Amino acid sequence: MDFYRRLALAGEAIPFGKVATYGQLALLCGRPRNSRQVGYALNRGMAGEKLPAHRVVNSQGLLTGAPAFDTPDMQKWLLEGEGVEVKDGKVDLKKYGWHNTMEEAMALKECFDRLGI
DNA sequence: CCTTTGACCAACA
DNA sequence: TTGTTGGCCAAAG
Repeated sequence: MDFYRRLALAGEAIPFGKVATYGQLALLCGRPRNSRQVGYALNRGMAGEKLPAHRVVNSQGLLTGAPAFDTPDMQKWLLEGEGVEVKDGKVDLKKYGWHNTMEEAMALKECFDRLGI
């Protein structure tokens, strides 16, 4: 099982205009307790270049990774550019949170199985 | 082998 | 509703 390879795939599945949480991604990768490693991976670009890191926030909707971008408000701009409103450095997860459907979860699992990871 | 360090999180006061 | 606390776990030193 390769956590980081899975993370790359799961991350690419985050829809435009939506955000996912670190814990949620860890869960999709089959490692519910590895939320910290998700942040770690994003910080080092270990999860592939295609992963939209700006769509990842913490469980309270806070843009905790913002300082790691080229400029501190880059993440905010990118999100607003997708129609996601950012208030006080936070997003409303009820509105913009990625509620992954069973189909999406299954598609991911299938993807993992197919790649043997 | 330790020990320290995080883009975390749920529970609790 | 905001702080704090203890738990988490892979990397790096």
